[in-house]
Amino acid sequence: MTPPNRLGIVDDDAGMNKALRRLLETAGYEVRCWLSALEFLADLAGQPAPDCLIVDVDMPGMTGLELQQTLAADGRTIPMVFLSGVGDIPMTVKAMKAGAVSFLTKPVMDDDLFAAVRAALELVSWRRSARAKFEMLTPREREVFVHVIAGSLNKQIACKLAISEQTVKVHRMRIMAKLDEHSVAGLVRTADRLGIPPAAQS
Amino acid sequence: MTPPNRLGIVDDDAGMNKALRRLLETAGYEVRCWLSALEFLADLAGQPAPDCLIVDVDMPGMTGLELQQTLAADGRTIPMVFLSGVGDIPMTVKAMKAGAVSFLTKPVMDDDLFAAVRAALELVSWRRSARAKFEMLTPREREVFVHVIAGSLNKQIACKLAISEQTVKVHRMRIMAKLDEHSVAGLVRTADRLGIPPAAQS
DNA sequence: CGGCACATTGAACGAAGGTTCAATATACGG
DNA sequence: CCGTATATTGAACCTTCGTTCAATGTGCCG
Repeated sequence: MTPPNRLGIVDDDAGMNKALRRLLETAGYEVRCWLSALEFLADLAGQPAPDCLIVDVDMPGMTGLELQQTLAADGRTIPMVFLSGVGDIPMTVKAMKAGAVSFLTKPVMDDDLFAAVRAALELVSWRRSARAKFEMLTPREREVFVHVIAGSLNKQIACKLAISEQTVKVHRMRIMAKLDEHSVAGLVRTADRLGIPPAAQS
Repeated sequence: MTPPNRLGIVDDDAGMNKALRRLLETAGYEVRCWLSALEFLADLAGQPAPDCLIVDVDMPGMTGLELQQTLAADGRTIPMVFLSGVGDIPMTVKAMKAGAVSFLTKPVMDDDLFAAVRAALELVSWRRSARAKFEMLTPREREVFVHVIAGSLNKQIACKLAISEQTVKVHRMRIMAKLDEHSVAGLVRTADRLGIPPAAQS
């Protein structure tokens, strides 16, 4: 039922690449490798994205941090585990602040890597189910949704969307059903954890 | 109106301590120093806690990270900026995961420190006003509050607290008034950002 | 063209929430 | 002992929300 966990490795060192692949495949993960951030980005279109990325920070062309920023700018939210040969604390701080799952130093201890990957995939599995439910919403339902989690009354939402209050109620009912929630509180927390911003109050 | 921003410095190196104090006092902050984590903790009782801590990680007796964990265990949420002489990435990761504002390496660039302190105080000022409003709630109102942000119905809350539904409504009304909120969505976000956990559904 | 998903609305009812007025009770400090 | 803060409840009323039944309209796909 659950799709297999796809890991992506981005490292310009082919040897490290191969070693990591062997280690993780042995642990039962599906692994795909790239030798640079740009090659990874080129393969992103159309292909199923990995659930978790293991990225070397020091790479020619585009660094791991730049890749992280690029993905974030595109709204991609792939959990990332960074690997670094040289210890650079400012870089570590920057990566962690930007939401990295972990930041490990080479040589990597196997258990550290496994722990980081497990943490990343745990995050992914929660998000996947939440996101899947959210994807079931129709465009109009999503419009209503962002107003609901902003705390607006049905009347206000109806006014904002230029529809009747009754229609809002119908959408609202379907939203609750599709997301399998029973309270506004639940909706708000789900939205926040998915990074869905509430509608502006205006 | 706004109380002055009190900074705390914890560093076993008296010279570094003095240099930081001079730098930050010149910048207009109120600074207090300790030579060890234990001395800081001893002074915590009764005294007004600093708004932000600048802490050396490598100290005898109790390290900066241990201090962070101790404070967290006591429910203290003082934003912390770490300073480190030796670059230790695993330590950096641990500190950042535990909510550190930043992690700087010695010698510290003045601007980096100022930026970190500003970020910490910005966090504090938001939390201070939110916390101040929350402190206005009576014990009973807080009990109701955690159930409200859990998404419970008045009826369920009344049952859980063994009081009438009407009483819950009264508490709820006062909660909204004191916290200056108009929707459950607002309450949920405030509580989450203050780290106040919702009541168990059961 | 005939379904199908989506969006829309009205009517009507019951459930839940919000407000106000009034009253009782307890505990604590001056 | 008296005033204040806190907690509690009932009654009445209105608003908002949730749900159901019924109906209309649009756009797309086979």
